[in-house]
Amino acid sequence: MNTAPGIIKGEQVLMIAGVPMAMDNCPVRDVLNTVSGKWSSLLLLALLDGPLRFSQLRRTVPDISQRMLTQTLKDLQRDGYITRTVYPTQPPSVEYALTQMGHSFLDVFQKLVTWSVQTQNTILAARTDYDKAAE
Amino acid sequence: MNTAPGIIKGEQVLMIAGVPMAMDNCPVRDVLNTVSGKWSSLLLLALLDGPLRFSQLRRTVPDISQRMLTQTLKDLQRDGYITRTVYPTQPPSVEYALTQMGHSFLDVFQKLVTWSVQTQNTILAARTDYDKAAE
DNA sequence: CTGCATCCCCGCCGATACTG
DNA sequence: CAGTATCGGCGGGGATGCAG
Repeated sequence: MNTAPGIIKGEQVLMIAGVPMAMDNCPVRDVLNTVSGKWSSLLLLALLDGPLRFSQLRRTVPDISQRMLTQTLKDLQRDGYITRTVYPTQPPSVEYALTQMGHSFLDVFQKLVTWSVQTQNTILAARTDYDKAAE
Repeated sequence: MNTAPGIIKGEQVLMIAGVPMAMDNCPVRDVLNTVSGKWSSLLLLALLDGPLRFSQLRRTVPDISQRMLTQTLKDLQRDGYITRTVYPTQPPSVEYALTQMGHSFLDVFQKLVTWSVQTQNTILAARTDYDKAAE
């Protein structure tokens, strides 16, 4: 029985507000884990206008380190957000591109971006209010 | 000039695909920082059906520790997602509730939840494919 | 050009004990 | 009931150097 609104306990799954939220097998946690990293969303947005090569991505996101660029791209590829194509040139060139899934993710993600931009001032105000109230 | 699609460099702001993405003053990074924590989204969803008290939240999200419940609620309050109301009963009771901003966030967030649920199988398949290809 | 390997720091988070 | 304080592990991410 429910001791609080929206919860189902005593089963394998933890549901909150109709959403599966158990630590394992929680779709949105899975997405957030890979996408909320420091660089993931930037790289996906950078690919919105078309495929880019490794060095082009480096220039597009200037502050990323080589290490994190490699690793983040690998994570995004592993989960199906992007593809990785090697061209056997000399020296080799590697092209990264959004998959259809990557595009559909950005459709949703950009709604969050828009909300964030519109709400930024509200958040900043709340934050300074809170800090001021705490002296 | 743009050395790659969607970037504007040499200014104070880094824009990618029309979105401000500098490390400082990036709205969506700000939102992701507070919301992508292990417990934030669960607590916000738990409050969707109405205000809850501290102990009720604890029961709704069984695995959360006292420490993280306190801290996460504080972070969410600081940024304006929720309110905290103390009732001078004996012993004291404290009620947490979504703000209007919290509700509007959940409207957007639930789109991401829906996408995640619909895409879960695609992601899992991509992941096993990738791991299998890597032997 | 496109990576991989190593070292290291720091912040998130869990466990536990204590307070008004 | 609703917190606070302290300790410690673990993992994300930066810096640097090496390799195909």
